Amino acid sequence: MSATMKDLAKETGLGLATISSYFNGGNVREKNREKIEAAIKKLDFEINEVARGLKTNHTKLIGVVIPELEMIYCAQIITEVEDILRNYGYATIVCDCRSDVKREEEALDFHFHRRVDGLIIMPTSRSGEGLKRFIDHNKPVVVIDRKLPDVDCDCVLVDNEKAVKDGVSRLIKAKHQKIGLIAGPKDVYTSDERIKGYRRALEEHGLEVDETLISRGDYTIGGGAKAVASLLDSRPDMSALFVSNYEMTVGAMIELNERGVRIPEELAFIGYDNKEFAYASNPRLSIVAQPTKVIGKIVAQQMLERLGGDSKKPGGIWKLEAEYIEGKSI
Amino acid sequence: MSATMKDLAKETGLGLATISSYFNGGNVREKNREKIEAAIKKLDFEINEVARGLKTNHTKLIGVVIPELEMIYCAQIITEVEDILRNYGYATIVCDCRSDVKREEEALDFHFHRRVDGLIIMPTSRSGEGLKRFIDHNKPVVVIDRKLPDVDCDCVLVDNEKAVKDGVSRLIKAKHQKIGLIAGPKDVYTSDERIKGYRRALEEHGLEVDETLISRGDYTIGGGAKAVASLLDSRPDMSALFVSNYEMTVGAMIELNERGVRIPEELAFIGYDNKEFAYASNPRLSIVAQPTKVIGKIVAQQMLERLGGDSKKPGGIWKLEAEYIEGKSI
DNA sequence: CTGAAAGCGCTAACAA
DNA sequence: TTGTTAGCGCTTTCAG
Repeated sequence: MSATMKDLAKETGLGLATISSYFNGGNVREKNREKIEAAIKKLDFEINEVARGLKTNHTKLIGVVIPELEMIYCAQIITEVEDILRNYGYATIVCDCRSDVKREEEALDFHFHRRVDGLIIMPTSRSGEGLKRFIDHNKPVVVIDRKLPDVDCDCVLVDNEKAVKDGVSRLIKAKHQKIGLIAGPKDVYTSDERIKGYRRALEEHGLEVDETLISRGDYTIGGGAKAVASLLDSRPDMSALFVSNYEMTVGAMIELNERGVRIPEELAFIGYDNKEFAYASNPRLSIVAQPTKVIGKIVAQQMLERLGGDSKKPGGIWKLEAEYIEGKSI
Repeated sequence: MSATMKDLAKETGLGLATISSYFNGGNVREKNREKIEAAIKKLDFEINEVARGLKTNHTKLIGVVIPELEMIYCAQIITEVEDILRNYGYATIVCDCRSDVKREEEALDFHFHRRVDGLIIMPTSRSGEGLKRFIDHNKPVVVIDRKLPDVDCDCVLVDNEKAVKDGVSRLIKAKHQKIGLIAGPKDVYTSDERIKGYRRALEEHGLEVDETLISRGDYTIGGGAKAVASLLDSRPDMSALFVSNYEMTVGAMIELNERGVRIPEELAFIGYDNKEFAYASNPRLSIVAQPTKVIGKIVAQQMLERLGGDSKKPGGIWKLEAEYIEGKSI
């Protein structure tokens, strides 16, 4: 099949080590360098990363574990991460654990067996137990969207609380008092944080939190539509609505359109994520958009930095600001 | 670090080969089997796939190349494929080439260097040139959504033409004559096929194709919205609309809602893909839904079968039927 | 059924 | 600078 370094050595008349050092940035005489390059072309040589990996104990593989690839937020981050890592020769193995803790464990097992060089995870489980072995084996771990207790690794977060607080504050400043919240599922970190932000905004403006204005969805389109429906039914006096993730924002828009609720005349609206959707909506939606590209970039860079050697300094925390994008829905 | 087979041999007092054959389904005396298992537990042994790969020339890696991970159609297929392959010990490396031919080539290079055991691709390029080397090296290739000339590999397709033809026929049977089509971009295989289906339906029912009723989008939400807008403006007499991919369906719904076009009273509507969205819409959308799960399943199974040895029989073609899901939009 | 030994393609001392 | 050599952890003959 493919040519090996041995073949290159034979072809050039050089020693094996010279060839190897050519590929590893060592010093090789100009003349020999040329010879080697000619031989590479001639034999169509390509370095065998598997063999190299056996020797160096590196796989150039990065494991990624996410709750749902079908959630655009995940997909966007992955796309960015994969792109960057690939430019540095790392391959990204993505496991979708479907928001299931057991599947998540299996995914971690899988990656561990595979001996990935590093792990990137958007955790479903609340505990960081499964990550310890990676860290114990000195493999960098980068966590997205959650701070895990007792795990010393890099975390890249969005300031969910502030994002929602700011959004809701805008509604308040626009004279809204009865502001509904489509919240996410229980026991999900981002969901909890966002609810905190909602409460915070009201409190800071001296308004009382009315629990009946909070309706929970499950971060899906259908769930969002239902949550909105029930809120519209139970609280027809609501004058503004904040929806706390993208999929539910789509669901909410569908439900509102169906009922013919006019935005912003009858209901002010702030959605979440996905500029493209917001722009395409009519009226253009005001949204809180998480910086997925930046998240992806930081995650990838941090991973690369750790892989490059900085593996022993304590984990850092990046807390990014969400962006508020003004539309015409308030 | 991790224990090796050598360690197991030492621990159990058996030979290296016995250990190896234990892991490879060979015959091992029951007593020794137990001993080995105890040792595995004790030493926390895990087989090193890298070393194994060097020897067997298998990486247990499958390369995947897709145009856009953010397109839900891709994400759904990948999710399914990844899940199945993982159950068989294969890791999936996904490269998003952003519908760019050059990036696609790079992705193929990347996978080839990585020595993936097989390749799954939803091609952007029209040519199958880049796939040949995989096939030459006896690595199975499965192509999704397109038949590539001169490449002998398995193809999993959806009958796009029929899908659209059937959908449009339903509109015709519901007495619509002026049926708009939101088509996809030029030079994209699926897009062309779907347009063919549209023409076919009209022809078969003795209707003339009016080119001004066809508007092109670019398979994105925004593009879909724009295409619909221009069609509504130029052909206010249009009584039904067929949208030929998911993202554009979302865009179309947004535009229609904005304009207050009532479905189905003023405009009958058939969208594409994504049941969840169709259900969540109001009125519930009639859609043509591609069987992403089935596609994923067949792709994965076919890949596994080839990897399992059937690598030399000529490539097969699977042409799947899209499903028509009746809503209340006609 | 089990053990000894060779070697997959590469890296990394160590010598020269 | 370059060549020699010894493995990385595993599979796989080939004997026993």
